[in-house]
Amino acid sequence: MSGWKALVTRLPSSFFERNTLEAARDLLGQRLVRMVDGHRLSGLIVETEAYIGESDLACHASRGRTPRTEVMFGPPGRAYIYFIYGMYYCLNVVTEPESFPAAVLIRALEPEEGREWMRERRSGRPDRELLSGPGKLCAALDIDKRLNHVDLTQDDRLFLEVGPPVDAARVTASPRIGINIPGEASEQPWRFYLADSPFVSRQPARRR
DNA sequence: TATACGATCACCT
DNA sequence: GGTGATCGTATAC
Repeated sequence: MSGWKALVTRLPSSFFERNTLEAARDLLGQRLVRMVDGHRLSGLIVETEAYIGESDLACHASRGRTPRTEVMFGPPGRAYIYFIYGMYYCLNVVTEPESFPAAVLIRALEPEEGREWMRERRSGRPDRELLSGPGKLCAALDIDKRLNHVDLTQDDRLFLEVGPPVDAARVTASPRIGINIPGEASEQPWRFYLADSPFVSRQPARRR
């Protein structure tokens, strides 16, 4: 019995083969691990966003099946990594059963292992800013197109582990960041984050 | 082929 | 609060 806690479990494909909103919410608190030169770089997920199907105009798959979006139509648990604004990558995890195109964007992590290595890649920025944004975390963890399509339930370079339980009271929803499309896509509360975390990409709006 | 733009970020006022 | 950097992708010609 003693020692069972030391067993580290990966998130299985059943975690991703379900409703994207549930997966996005439940990814909070889980651990993303990147192996680089035998070193573990990791962080706890504190912010996610759901992109759900061809009818979601903010989802890249709303434009149909293309070379870029093809991975979203495939099996769940794979990485969908895209290049944006000419200089950043963003990491998503594919969700829902195969042929339903959806994914969860990993927007921010609380740094754990490998902080010194991350600081080097992030120009010595403070820990709070190492992984506090989708482009930042890919830069800090050396995540780019090479890892597109990777099976996060099997791969040894990039994967997800079960993290410490998260108190449901900490979980907050809001509209997705950076979506400026007329209509409901801009308003759906499909961003999930830990409101009390200093490591999210944007702090909650000031109360007044 | 040509062009407009984006699920961002860092730095500016 | 605002804006430039920089290029793959989608779409229009």
